[in-house]
Amino acid sequence: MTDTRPAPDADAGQALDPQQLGAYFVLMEAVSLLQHQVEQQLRTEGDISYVQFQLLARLAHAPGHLTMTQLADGVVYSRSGLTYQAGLLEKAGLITRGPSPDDERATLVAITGNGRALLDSVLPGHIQVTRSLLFDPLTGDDLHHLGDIMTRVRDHMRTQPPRSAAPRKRRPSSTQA
Amino acid sequence: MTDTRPAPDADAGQALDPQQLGAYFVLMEAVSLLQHQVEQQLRTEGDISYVQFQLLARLAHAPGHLTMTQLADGVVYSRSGLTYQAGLLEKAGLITRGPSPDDERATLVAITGNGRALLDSVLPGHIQVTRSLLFDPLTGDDLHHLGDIMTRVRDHMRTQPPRSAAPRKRRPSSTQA
DNA sequence: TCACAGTGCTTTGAATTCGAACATATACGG
DNA sequence: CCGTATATGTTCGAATTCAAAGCACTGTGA
Repeated sequence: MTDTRPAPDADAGQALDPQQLGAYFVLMEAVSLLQHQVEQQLRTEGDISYVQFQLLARLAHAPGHLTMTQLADGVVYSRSGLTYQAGLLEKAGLITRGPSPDDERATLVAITGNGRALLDSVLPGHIQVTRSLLFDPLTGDDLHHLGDIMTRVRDHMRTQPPRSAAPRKRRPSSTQA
Repeated sequence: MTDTRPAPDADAGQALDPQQLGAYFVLMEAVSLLQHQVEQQLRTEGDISYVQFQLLARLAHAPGHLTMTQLADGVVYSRSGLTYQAGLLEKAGLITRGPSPDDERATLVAITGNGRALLDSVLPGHIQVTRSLLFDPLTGDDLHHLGDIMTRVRDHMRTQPPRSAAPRKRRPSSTQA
């Protein structure tokens, strides 16, 4: 990688290079296409949405229980939307919700055995779809670079804005961890 | 609590590398974050949604008129959803809809002067947001690679079945119910 | 202890989205 | 020229999403 990083900016605030705009638009378009296809597969094979899949996956990889806010934040989701989805998942027996022993207002969420089973049942198909659509036309080098790039972008954005509970406080400082 | 793990081996040995899964997840997460922020800016400065911005941008760059299907397909959108949005945009005086001289069932869409004006008014802010969130942490090399990678992915997916009019022609006969 | 601000989650209401069904228009085969 | 199948766009109903308002709990200072 030649360090072509331009000094901050020549003219911050004005037109972008065609290269920049093109990269941005094609990024959004490709992800949109991919997400639609993935949603199809998940709905067909497991009767769940992509959001529900993300929630289950996150819970499956979590050490123990998670609070609603932690879960919403991890999935890039509004808290009210999460309440709705958690209601559906609980009714379907895929997760459990219960009070926290430490904090009476918090709700702790965990995945159930059925939830894990469903996740395991859709995962192979999910992997197959992403493989054939995303990984197929890419080399290992591409993938490494893609992961590296998007990780930097993600980390950069995570430092900037508040997420799920936006206009409630000026700065979410130490949100604990 | 109790681990009722149903043997993780499941059926197949086509698990993805952690690198692949990581690249995939971080890609979706970063784009999701970016889209949320972009939507905020567009709503604040121009009172339009990201979808509406995409529609206007596409129409602005189109040579002449576009049909509804062409527009929906370009933006990765369902046709019924496009009908709804086109109604809003037309009512706001940002686009026009009219019949096609060649094909009586087609509807031709074009952007108006007001539409172009609105687009021009939100574009600087839009560019500024994407610059500060997406381009800032990337080098020119990164950007080139990103555009190249996503273009290949997009083209690969575009060769597969289309989006907006999926299950409409495929089974040529019998049981339609 | 009480008042008050801050945090966690849910409820509510409006907007948006999609798929299926519908109404027309076009293309094709007999 | 009919009859069937295909293409375009819209309407309809259901599901999902978000922001704002509301309720419940926590922690701090007086």
